[in-house]
This record gives sequence, C-alpha cells and structure tokens, in this order.
Amino acid sequence: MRTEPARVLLVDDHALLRTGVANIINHEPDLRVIAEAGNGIEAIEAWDQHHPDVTLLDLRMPLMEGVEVVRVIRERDPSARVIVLTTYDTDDEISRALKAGAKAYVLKDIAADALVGCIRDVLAGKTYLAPAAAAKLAEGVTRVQLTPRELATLTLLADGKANKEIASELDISERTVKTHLAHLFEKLGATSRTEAVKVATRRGLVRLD
Amino acid sequence: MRTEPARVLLVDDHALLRTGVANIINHEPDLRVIAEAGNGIEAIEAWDQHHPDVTLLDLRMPLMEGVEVVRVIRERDPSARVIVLTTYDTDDEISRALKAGAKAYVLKDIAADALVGCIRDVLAGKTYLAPAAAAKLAEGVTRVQLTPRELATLTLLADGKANKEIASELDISERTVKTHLAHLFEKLGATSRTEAVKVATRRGLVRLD
DNA sequence: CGGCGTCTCATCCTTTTGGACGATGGCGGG
DNA sequence: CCCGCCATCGTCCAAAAGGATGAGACGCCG
Repeated sequence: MRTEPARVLLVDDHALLRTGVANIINHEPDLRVIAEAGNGIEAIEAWDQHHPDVTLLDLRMPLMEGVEVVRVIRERDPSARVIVLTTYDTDDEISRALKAGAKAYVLKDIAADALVGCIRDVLAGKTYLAPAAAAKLAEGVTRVQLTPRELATLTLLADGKANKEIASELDISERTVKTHLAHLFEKLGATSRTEAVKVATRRGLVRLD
Repeated sequence: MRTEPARVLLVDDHALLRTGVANIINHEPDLRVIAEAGNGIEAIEAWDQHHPDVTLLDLRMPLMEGVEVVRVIRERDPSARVIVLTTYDTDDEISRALKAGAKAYVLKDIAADALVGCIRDVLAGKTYLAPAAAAKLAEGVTRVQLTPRELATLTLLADGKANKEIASELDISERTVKTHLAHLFEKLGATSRTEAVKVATRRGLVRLD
C-alpha cells in the first residue's frame, strides 16, 4: 500500500512560476500542492489553514518578507519544513533564511528533477543548499557582523543622505555618525561612502530598489 | 479547418519558469512552444534554427543581455515579434527594450490567461504594455537622456570610484569629471554622489549587482 | 553660416568627508 | 571586578567633493 502524498504549500509572487512549479510537483505521485500564496500574509494564512508537510517559499515578496514568513511559521511549529526558493543568493539573505529556520536554499535556475529531489530530501529530514549558495556562505566565513547602529547608518547612507542628515535622523552627533561610518568602512573593506554602498549592496546588507 | 499552431520560442534562465510558461502555452490549441533557451547566446541560435512566430524573452540573463538579443533578432528579421517577460520594470529597461523592437513588455506576476492574451495580441500585430510598465514610462516623460561620457562617469561612480580614479580611467582631467558629475546631479535630481547612485539604480541606469 | 549640445579644462571657494589622535559611560561575560 | 564591545562625542587636519563662473573646440543641423 502507498501512503498519502506529501502536502506542499507554494509561495511566490509570480503566478507564472507557481504554475510551473505546481505542475512539476503534481507530476510526482508522492507530492501534491495543496495550496498557493502570492505574498507573505497569504502564506501565513494558508499555512495556518493547511499545515503543509513542506513549504516552498520565495524571499522578496510584497506585504511581508520571506525571512519573516519563515520565522512566523517556525514559531507556530518548530518542526515545520521550509524550503527557500529564490532568485538571489547574497550571503546575507542565505544566512538570515537559514538562521530563521529554513531547511534548504535553492535558486530558481534549478532543474525540475533537482528541485523534486530537494523536496524529498527535506521531507526525509535532511537539508539542502544550492552549490552557489553554499559557496557564498563559505566565502562569507569572514561574515560581517554589523551592530544595529551601524546598520541604521548604512541604510541612510545608501539612501544618499549626508552625514548631517543621518545625524539628525538618528538623533546623534555628526561625530558619532563618522565613527559608525569608519567602522562600516573597516568591516566592508571600503574607503568611501559610495564604495561602501556598492559592497553592502553586493552582500545583500541593503537594497536600493 | 484549423491552421497550424503559432510557434513560440521561450527564453529564460530559470528552468522552473520555462516549465511553467511552456505548460500554459502548450495548453492552448493555437500555441506551441517549439524551443527553449536558457541564455542569450542559446536564444539567438534557437531563433536562427527555428524562426519562431513569436519569442518570449527575459531580460537579465547570463552571457548576453535580453535587450541585445532583441536587437540581434530584429536585425535578422525586422518583422520578428518579441515579447519581453521580466521581473523588473525600471523605465530605462522598458524603454530600451521597446526601442530595440520589442512588441510587448509584461511582468512575471502576470496571470496565465493574460499572458496568453498578450501573445495572441502580438501575433495579431498589436502591442502590449503591462499597466505597471506603462505607468513607469508615463512618469518617465521627463526621461533623463545621459550623454555617453555622463553614463561612463556614472558607471564608475556607482562602482565606488573617486573622482581622481574616474578621471584616470576615462583619461580626462579631474575637472571634467566634476563637470560630468554636476550634469548628472542636475539630470538625476541628486545633490551628492551616493544619492545619484541611488536614483540611477532606481531608474535602471546602472546596476550594482 | 550660426546656433546648440557635447566634451573638455581652469580658477576660486565652501562644504563635506574621512583619518588620526583621544575619551566617557554602559553592559554583559568570564 | 575587570575586559571587551558598543555607543556616544570631541578636536584637529588634510583630502575630496561640490558650487559658481567662465571658456575654447568640435560637430551637427537647420
């Protein structure tokens, strides 16, 4: 006798991609997409309603970020299995997703059978990292750890603000802003603000879009 | 009697999305995917080989940019029909794609039936713009037109280079760099280099990744 | 031919940035 | 209780950036 197929929740803001993935999954006798969601809020609702065996989740969605969704789901059920399926592979996003409790991190250029294999692995209790993602993490052994204030400063910096404006927004002196900036330059290996923004963007610490 | 189904070439570096879209298209009796490609080079090869009735094309691909693919295809056959199917909607990419000869610009969050409708429209000789894309273009009536030197300066600027380095790389005086920068600030509505990078990135004039 | 835009460069000057010292208070862990 | 990390703020100074103003050369288009 055969057991019931594993129940999959599919979350991505691109309907076209959902269709494609759903098709691949439903093609497998042991897997079945039981719900879809197009943003983070819907994802949580769907998860509450269905309690799927595994959730395929995009980061970068409207309304609620993917990492946050992972966190909420794992809060509801610490044994929940979430696979992050995304386009981007900055070391920051990868490590944040894994830290939040994702079991796997795969990129959207993955082949269909590899994705299916990954889902089965995760259902079997294993974890899976896309080679590219693993490499990014490895090189990130020298991971930058920014303090809250440094991150705040960096965010405003990337927004094109001047030191004076940053100081005023954070309600600190311009001198302190310079200190944070000096630390940022140090940690990011940059020598100027524009270079810092470039490096931070590459690493996924801030986003300009 | 019925005519042969229209032949579609599908180009995207995400295999999963190709599967999804192919599935949707092949579901329609009057459409058929006759080839797929995962990057720009393959796309040209496939086009040469098959001369499809319509090409669905992602911008942002490895090896060869989508806009360039549009250009090459339209060079081969000025009546070729290309639909750009992408995730991003910066006014710069939209207008460059249309200028290169794309017949339609749709985003990946489009619904399946809308995509099919768009393909039929284009096959019928019409054009189609995603509402979001159209809006971006409209607001971009005040489109910035950068001169070649300004763009070169902007690119190096976004790479975090100092004026002196930019001057040396472009083989001009630092003074001239400042002039270009001043013009850039003027056109982008920025007052500092970091702000200029932010605005330029948002508009799709440069990319940091 | 006579603008118009682009690219080039200059000088003068102010503001901003970033580096080099240093210094205080708080807080958590060994 | 001390050490290290974080956050805060100072001064002094040199370099970089940016604004004001002006100008010569070239090419294109009406």
